[in-house]
Amino acid sequence: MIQELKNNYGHLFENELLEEINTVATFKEVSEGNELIKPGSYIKSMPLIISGAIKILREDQDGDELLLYFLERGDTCAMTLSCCIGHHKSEIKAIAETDSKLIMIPVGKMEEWTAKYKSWRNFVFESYHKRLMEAIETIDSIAFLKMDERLLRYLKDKTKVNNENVVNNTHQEIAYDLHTSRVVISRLLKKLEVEGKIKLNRNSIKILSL
Amino acid sequence: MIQELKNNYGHLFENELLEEINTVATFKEVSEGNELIKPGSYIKSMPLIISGAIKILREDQDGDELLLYFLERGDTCAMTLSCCIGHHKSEIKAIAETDSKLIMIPVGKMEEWTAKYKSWRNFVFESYHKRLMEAIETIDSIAFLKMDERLLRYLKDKTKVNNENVVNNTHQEIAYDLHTSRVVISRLLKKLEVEGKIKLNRNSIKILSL
DNA sequence: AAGGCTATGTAACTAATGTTACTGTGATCA
DNA sequence: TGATCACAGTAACATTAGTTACATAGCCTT
Repeated sequence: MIQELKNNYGHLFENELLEEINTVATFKEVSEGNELIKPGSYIKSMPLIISGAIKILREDQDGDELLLYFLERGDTCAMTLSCCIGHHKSEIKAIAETDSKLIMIPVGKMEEWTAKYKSWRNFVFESYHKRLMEAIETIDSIAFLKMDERLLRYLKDKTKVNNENVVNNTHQEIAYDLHTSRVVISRLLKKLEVEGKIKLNRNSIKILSL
Repeated sequence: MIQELKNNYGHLFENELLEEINTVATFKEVSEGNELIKPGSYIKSMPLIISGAIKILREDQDGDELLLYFLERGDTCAMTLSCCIGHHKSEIKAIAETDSKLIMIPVGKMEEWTAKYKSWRNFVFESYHKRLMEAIETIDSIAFLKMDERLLRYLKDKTKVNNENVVNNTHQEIAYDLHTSRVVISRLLKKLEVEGKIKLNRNSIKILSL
């Protein structure tokens, strides 16, 4: 594990901290579609993402969903951070977007490291900053954009996160992420196809130019 | 200033830290409507709110606005925190909602205190958590609620923040905060009046029951 | 190859929100 | 006191998004 750690977090953390992480953390692999965090659950360890991508969703009381953002290599989950520290329940849902490798750090160590390592503090603060900014970008996109623009942005994010120019999702799945209906998504995707920006297939969307 | 500090933050910080704050911080009073933070500006000090309320807005490139949340007594601005620490530009706009009293802490001290005082670390983390949750509540309300429900929630927030059951705003001002048009707000407010929940007057709205 | 299942396409309609344009009304001030 | 101005009321219409309903197409299983 230490090698994975050094490759992905070596530029952030000093050796001493890397060693400590190596001692107490556990390695975890998850497959696409696995639910990592349920809303309302308590969280006992914090993930550092080594590879893959994690989708973070908000769910309302009716079970309606909305995609908040993706976590990628080098990221951690700010919600988990604050849940751990403040002993709050999780307010979000996390699902593996692709097969992913994670390093899980037990809650107890975090407080200790925050006092001890400047690099850890910076990492934690930077993570919070990034998540807050992502949340605000999500707000921007819901508040200021129309559904067709949101869909475009969604497709762009997907290709970036999955690192390929094909989005392997059904229209229904996209509709859940954007909190709208399947018919609306089909309609808008068809429009994008007519404009020559994408090519529609069953269960997948090929991105031509966005 | 030390007395104000003790009254409002005494339960959070140990005496030594309160003394330090007292030494380096400056006291600031702002009047309703004052702009505290412009989007795109750099920030050199962090506010602790003693009294009053600060309105935090997001602005898009066209100058369209959206209310994110209010800061009140005991709060600090998480955006400012992360701007200070990460030396990012401000991504938000802050306006005094009411006449307010603030204690301004120079950026330099924050990093130092984070290493030195557990209570300060907890305060900073808790602030981040609260802001992230507020951002997510804003997302909930834009994504899952219709305009009439958002308006109701807005009126409730206003009465809470201003601590009175009259909202002293024009329909246009409310429309800006919710990022919609004046006509839409007038329409919905009229509906609420017909339902007996509010009483409309020029420049003010009396809340009867929400 | 037939049947069944899931995904997609599309029309027709409803609902919500946004826009334009005009009217009325209360406050202020020369 | 009457001219002006900002605010609010409202009708009529446009646009966007959500809903219902049904047709068709691709894929898998037997």
